[in-house]
Amino acid sequence: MQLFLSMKFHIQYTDDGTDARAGLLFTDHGSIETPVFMPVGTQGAVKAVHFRELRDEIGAQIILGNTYHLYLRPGVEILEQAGGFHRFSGWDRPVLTDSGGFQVFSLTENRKLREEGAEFRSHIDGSRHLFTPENVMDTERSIGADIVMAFDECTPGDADYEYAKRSLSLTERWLDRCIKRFDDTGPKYGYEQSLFPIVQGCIYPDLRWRAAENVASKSADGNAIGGLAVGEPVDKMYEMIELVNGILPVDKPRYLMGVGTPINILEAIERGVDMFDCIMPTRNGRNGQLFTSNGVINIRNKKWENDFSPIEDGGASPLDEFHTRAYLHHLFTVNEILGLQVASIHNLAFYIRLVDQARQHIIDGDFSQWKALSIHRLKNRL
RNA sequence: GGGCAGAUACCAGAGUGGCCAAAUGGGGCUGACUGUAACUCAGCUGGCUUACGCCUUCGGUGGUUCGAAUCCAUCUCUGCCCA
Repeated sequence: MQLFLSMKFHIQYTDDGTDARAGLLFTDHGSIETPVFMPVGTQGAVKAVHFRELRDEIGAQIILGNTYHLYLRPGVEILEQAGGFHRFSGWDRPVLTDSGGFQVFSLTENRKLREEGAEFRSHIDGSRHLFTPENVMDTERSIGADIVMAFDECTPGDADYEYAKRSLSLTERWLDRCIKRFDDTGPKYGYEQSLFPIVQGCIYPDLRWRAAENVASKSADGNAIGGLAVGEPVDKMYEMIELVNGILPVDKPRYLMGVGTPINILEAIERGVDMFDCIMPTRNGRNGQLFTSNGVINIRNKKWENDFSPIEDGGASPLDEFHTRAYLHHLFTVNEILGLQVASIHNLAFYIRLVDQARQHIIDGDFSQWKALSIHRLKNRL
């Protein structure tokens, strides 16, 4: 079973000493420079950040949506009436939808897995819903993302071998059903969509190997690595990325799902990953953690109350110079919504610039040196 | 001047003889957060660097009792009501 090709990916530069590369990914909603960080907009919104800021100030090239959440609300019917997610939301750049595979993992108390699919109890009203590879593909067609993810089981990082093996087999059977349904249907809104399969296999090399081989055989427009940063040791994660990327096609974009910390991302870029998403910049931002090139800041800490320096000197966001740390500390102390906005914008801008800098240094040919220096700084706690 | 109610940790507020260093909120301090059920969650919040240990606390003072935040006396202060 193979996918019909639609999306193009050009590798522009490769790093000499490492597997890092800079590329260009083309979609009908515009091209994407890789490596790329994709802000997460689970329910059709990147929490606390307006699309205008996201596009014009932060420079996001593509955002995520989530099939499970959008299926529950607003629901497929509304999305179709609107003419798809882009029109519904007003976000006119590329979109990627996660399939709900992560919810199979995170809503573990509210779901039952079986061959046919995953039965969920809605976290909103407790109602029962069955997600199958087929209906998830249909829903992703209705949402209309440029890139849609296969429906998988995101295996927990501490799963034992037998569980991981069974889980992987299920994901593989589901993948074939996803591909069939995706190929049997077409886009609903006149632009192309690409389906990315996902490599699972937990931290077991032979399973990851097998999974990567299987995924590679599908000749998809791009391939994803899932089931990492879900409780396994970080060294295992890097090991798995290396192993899997050694098998996935070189000339297709590689997407490491849900990762991660700034350091995780640099390590993964070095190992040949092109695409990232993570809720960290937004969620941690809302919880008062700021990422800066010189380490993390907990802006709620008392020590910032009279620090009138900018949020980050030469920071990625225009807000960094506009507001002081003391002011942002104050906003968090008095629980003003603006604090969540400023922190989220700062963190997203930081992430996106970090990945963009990585791209630039790959192009300039000094990625490794820059990476080593950056990681050294990122480890600080301010 | 008289009557009634009250005074508990940073604030509010439980507790009315031992299980009380004292519930619960709030506030404060610190930490966590990785394909978002998250403006959430966890710990600490009298002192002794740690403690199932010791010390000092429940307006002040003095009593009763083996034992008092809790009972008695008295003083101070606060609120409400009557003159």
